[in-house]
Amino acid sequence: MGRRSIHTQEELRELIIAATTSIIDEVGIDGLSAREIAKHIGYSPGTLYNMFENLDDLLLIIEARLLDDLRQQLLEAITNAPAHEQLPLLAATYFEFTQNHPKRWSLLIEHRIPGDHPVPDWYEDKISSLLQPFEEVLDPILADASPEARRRHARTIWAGIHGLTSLSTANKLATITNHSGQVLIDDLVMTYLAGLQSSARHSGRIAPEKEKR
Amino acid sequence: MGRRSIHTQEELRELIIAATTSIIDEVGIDGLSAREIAKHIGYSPGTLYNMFENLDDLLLIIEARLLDDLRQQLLEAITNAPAHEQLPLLAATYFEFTQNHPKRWSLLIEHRIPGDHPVPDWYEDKISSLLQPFEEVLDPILADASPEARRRHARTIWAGIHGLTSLSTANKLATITNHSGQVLIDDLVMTYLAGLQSSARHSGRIAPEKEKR
DNA sequence: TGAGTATGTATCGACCGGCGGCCCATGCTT
DNA sequence: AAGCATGGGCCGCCGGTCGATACATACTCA
Repeated sequence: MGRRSIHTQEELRELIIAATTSIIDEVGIDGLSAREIAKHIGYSPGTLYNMFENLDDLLLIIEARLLDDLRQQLLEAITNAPAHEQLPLLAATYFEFTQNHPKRWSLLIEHRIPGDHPVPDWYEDKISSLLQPFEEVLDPILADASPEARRRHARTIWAGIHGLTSLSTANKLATITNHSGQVLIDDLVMTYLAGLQSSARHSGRIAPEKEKR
Repeated sequence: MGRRSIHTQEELRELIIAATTSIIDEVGIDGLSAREIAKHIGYSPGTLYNMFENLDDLLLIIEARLLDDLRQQLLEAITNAPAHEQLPLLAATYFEFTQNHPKRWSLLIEHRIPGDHPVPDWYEDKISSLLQPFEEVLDPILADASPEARRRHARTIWAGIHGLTSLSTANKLATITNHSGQVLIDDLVMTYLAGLQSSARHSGRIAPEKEKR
């Protein structure tokens, strides 16, 4: 068969990404295969490998877009919100987002690249940039803490929220949290915040070093 | 081929479980296949299916044993420990355990049963029983809180710790926390505890209902 | 009691459909 | 005419199935 030129490379690429995303959203990653994607878009399996190195590469791109979307929604959620509500808003938005795309979120959690190390840098950058909203929101609360402490607290609360949302979408562990994910998220955020403020109060300010333990 | 009777059914079962566990620990779940297991124990692939319904069934059993081991270590960690150190000890033990068995822990997180629901009850019970040490340890701190609040706080802190450890073993998200998992765990536990105590202090006791938000 | 036979079953391994990934002859488009 | 996007067959795997096999055992009978 020869060239079709019905779609440009870029169109074809987007077609593949869209088809793959919809398959994942509908039947989950177990129903996904190169043949299935190809069938959806009316091309042959081989064509996929002209556009993407392999399926992992394709999935990584889908995950990256999901991360972009999430980051966007996090940023939108806190614009024009009162400072003291921003962290709970972030948490709620994070949780809601994962609940809205459970299969794709599970993909993000469960998809592992074969071989042990080679997650591309741009992917890690996207993960890191999820932290940014949390750092921004914590900044006023931790105004006098050391930069290192601020980074640490942002990571902690982010990871905690992330953990709760992951447990909630992974149906294997869900009995623990399924009915009450949002409640637990609130609990985590509020109690952690209270802890931060309590530390600040006790030491006059948050001590730049070793303010805990 | 006929019966060998070199191993009893029970021995064979344990042989399979041991071989599978060692394959996972060494090369991870990607290197695992029925043929590979069979080769390790000197039997044919078909034999596996006399002992286990399928690979998922086998993996679930391995996960269950991992959960049992973890629970055991958690309980040991807090016996004879001063009350105020118990929660940090639990957290540290949890984290250390997952770091000691990273591939098997990843299996636990990432392994999904095909089809959406059918995680067996005994499996969910094992998950639930992980919560028990956390509830025990929180009890003295939350002596005057409602049972519902105590359950909630235990779940929250457990899920947070779980989330942090999972992020740390999943190499895809690791850049965030890899160098400092233990530090973040400490931060989470200490700050959350401070938050709980602060709530208790402010309201005289922890309010039985709606003590937050 | 011991040899010979019948029975049951543990085990094997070929087989099935499907997978990811590869590759290059084909034939359309320019 | 020529270059290249594309199709689709191919390879070596996979998980899982199942009928054939051959061994351990139970039984029979001398």
